[in-house]
Amino acid sequence: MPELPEVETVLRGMAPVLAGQTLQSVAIGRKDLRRPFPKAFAKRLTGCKVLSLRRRAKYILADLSGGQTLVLHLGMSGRIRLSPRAAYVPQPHDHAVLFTQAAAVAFNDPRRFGLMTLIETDGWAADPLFAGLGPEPLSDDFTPAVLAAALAGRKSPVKTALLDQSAVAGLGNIYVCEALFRARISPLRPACAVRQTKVLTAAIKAVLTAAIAAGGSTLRDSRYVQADGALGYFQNRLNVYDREGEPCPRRGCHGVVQRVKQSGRSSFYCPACQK
DNA sequence: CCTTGAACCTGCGGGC
DNA sequence: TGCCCGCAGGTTCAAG
Repeated sequence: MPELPEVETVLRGMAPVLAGQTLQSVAIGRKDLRRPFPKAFAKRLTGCKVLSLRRRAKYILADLSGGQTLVLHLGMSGRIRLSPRAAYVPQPHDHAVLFTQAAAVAFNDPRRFGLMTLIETDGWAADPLFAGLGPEPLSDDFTPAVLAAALAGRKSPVKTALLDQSAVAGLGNIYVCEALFRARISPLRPACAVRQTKVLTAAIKAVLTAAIAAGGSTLRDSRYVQADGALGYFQNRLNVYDREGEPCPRRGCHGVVQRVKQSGRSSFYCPACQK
């Protein structure tokens, strides 16, 4: 689930449950995810107050009292399951559970490509996890000129370049495909040959904004907030992703959505209208 | 530097 | 029905 819009949705689900609360206990179910949990992880978290939560790229950061920041990455299959504390029932692949006075926040990740760690709040941006990241696509830092500079001199396909988090942070396989469709640019085109950076920048922002709005709508709808990182209702609005063989949804285009492999990942696009 | 491919894991759906 | 294969929303590391 987790590209930028899903991570943002999870963040918005978690924030009201955790912000301002003290971590009364923490249960760790194994010694590692993608990398080992920090030494004495549960102990270092217990008793800390969660000051605020924020997102950078696909990472969720929870700033804690005591000058530390809890960093969370959902990997491919990570989810956050919220429940009233007393109603928490352990599930397979619950690797870490944070308990506040009222709530349980469970990190569940079957494939274990996710990540949980602690860093110093001061200078967090210089941490190796964040140092190499490109601009936030929804911020004013992400402009056509910035995108042009990131694509310049890159011979690899634009699809691959956009997946590289150092160009723009937060895009994944789904939303790169969708943004390129919206911009009418073929994923196969060499990055350095893309001239429509203005259109592409706008497409990226529009796709992400719409997806966040759709994720948010599932939150608004539910009495019980499920910060599960599911695609929410936006999956119904995907134009090309996972739609191989279907007619191109663009009005007036009679193309058929194709799937191709690019550096090991599936790309979906319409050869008729994406040049 | 840039680029590609493999690796890390589990679960699911399709085809036989 | 059951088994095997390929595939999955991400990142990182090695090697060319």
